Amino acid sequence: MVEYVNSLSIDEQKRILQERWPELLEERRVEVRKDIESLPPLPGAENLDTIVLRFAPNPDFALTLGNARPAILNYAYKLKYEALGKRTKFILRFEDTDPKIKKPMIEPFDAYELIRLDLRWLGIAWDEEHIQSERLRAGIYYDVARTLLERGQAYVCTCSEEEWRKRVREAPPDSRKPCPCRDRSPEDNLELFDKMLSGELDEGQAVVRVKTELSHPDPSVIDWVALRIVNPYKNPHPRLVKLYGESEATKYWVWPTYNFAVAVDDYLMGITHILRAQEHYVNTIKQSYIYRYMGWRQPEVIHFGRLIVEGLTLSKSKLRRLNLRPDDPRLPTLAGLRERGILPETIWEVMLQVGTKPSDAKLTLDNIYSINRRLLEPRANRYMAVIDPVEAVITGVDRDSIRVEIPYHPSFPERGKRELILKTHGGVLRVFISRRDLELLEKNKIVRLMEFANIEVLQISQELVIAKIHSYDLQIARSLKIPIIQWVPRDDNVKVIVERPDLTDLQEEELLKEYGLGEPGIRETRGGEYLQLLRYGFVKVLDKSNNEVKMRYIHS
RNA sequence: GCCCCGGUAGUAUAGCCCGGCCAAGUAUGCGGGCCUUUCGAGCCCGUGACCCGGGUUCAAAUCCCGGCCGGGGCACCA
Repeated sequence: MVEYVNSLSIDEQKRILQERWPELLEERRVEVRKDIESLPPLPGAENLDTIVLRFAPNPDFALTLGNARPAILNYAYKLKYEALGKRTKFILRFEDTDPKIKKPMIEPFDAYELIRLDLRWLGIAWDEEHIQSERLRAGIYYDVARTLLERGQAYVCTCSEEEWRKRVREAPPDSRKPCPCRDRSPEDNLELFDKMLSGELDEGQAVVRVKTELSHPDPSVIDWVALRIVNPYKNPHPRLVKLYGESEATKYWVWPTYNFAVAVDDYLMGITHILRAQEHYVNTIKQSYIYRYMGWRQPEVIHFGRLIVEGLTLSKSKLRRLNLRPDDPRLPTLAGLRERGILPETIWEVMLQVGTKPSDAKLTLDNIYSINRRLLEPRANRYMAVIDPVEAVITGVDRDSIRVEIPYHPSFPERGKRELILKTHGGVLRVFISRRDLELLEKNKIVRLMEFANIEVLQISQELVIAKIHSYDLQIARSLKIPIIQWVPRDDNVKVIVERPDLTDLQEEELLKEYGLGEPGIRETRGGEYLQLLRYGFVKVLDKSNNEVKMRYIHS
């Protein structure tokens, strides 16, 4: 039965579940839907008939847990307004306009593809996809830049970075001297811009600046840079090289900065609402100049706080520097969490719970695990395994062969049972128990071997336990209030290796592993299946070979 | 240093814009009970918060001022 269910795709499983036990799925969906419904309304949404939202990652690495916040929140609002009968659109836009510092990642992993995968895993479906490096080729940013230059709202600045810093950034507000380039005529500016485009000017020799108030209190806002030169021979754009070859990639010398590209694209794509982290606050101010000059209507922007998970680094650049696979189970990337056994629904629940508050949200891994545990528990069948096995010899068994039936999950009797055949030799049965239960045996003297019998401990050492059958009835165990422990037959078991990735210590070269033995039923499990190893924790099955099953520990 | 933004129980949030229905809701955690062949889940009961000070007002979590604390930004990165 389990094998049959597992042989089906997730969608098929869902469909069957839907037909036969709709309440199981319904419950979850209703819960998420309720969370989405209770999201506070977006400002001005009631006056619009179409709500357009976007998620705009830089494809320099796989998505982290931190990126899931804007991705899910923006998408959740799409779903919210869709449910309210509005027309909606959700756009995925790759912001890859920096071939130099935050270079897009194509090798050894294609971050564009990684991100699409992460989003699909989260159940996010986008209506449109755009890539800024492609839009650059289409001349979109250059056109807007020319318009601003023509109107005198932007200018080509040929000052060096140091010059600019001294003149404007470090000067007290009242003695700021505008740079002489500011007064250049539109004709001269356009001519210089063409020189930038053609490669006649090199990196650092010219930038396009947007005119702002010189008195703005934040010096970074003043005449901020909209486009700059990146020498394509020194810093070719990896995506353009891969797709169109060197000769095409080297044509593009001028790249828009984030703020310019975002303002242009948000307008052209008709974005109505932007939910993003508060680190973008100043960017919103910078971008507002473009909207004003171009006479565009500005989208509503909501800034939310940062997501902090105690003990984890969510910074993409830091994670990238570790040189691990993006889906390394120790990484707080979505891919890593997926490998670890964190469910996408868990991520959703966390993000909806955290919401759009402007202050930081500090979570602990335990917070996340408790949600995941709740969602995983009904899906994970239960098996017995003993870590660090110790042999127990049980005497006084009055039968030659014993059949024990164990349900896959007590809450779901329809999943059936598996059986364990125990052979005895002259009234003696040999099993393995977990080393960490020795203490328990010492304290209690009588314990119950789960689903089997109550035993009385006669002798106990680090290597061997000798016990005799006390009784079989569960009711007796109850009335004696003795502990119930898991066990594995000595003559029929499977080797179990459990990887325990530590998310908080990435320095460690080797993954921590635990070794043990599992009941024979574990052989039937499939790679990717979630199990609950009784009194141990939830694990994900990785792969099986011979009589060995590799697993990854998820949480208790 | 300068410029923003915030501060509701252990944690995460609702309420704040538009003051009264808030002796503050929800989730999780914690304590207890029921149920249950692990743990959990479920059900029931309990626990626990408006950063501080002043002001406005008949009335303040909500508006105003000051302080304290926390976060973010200050790139030819995104």
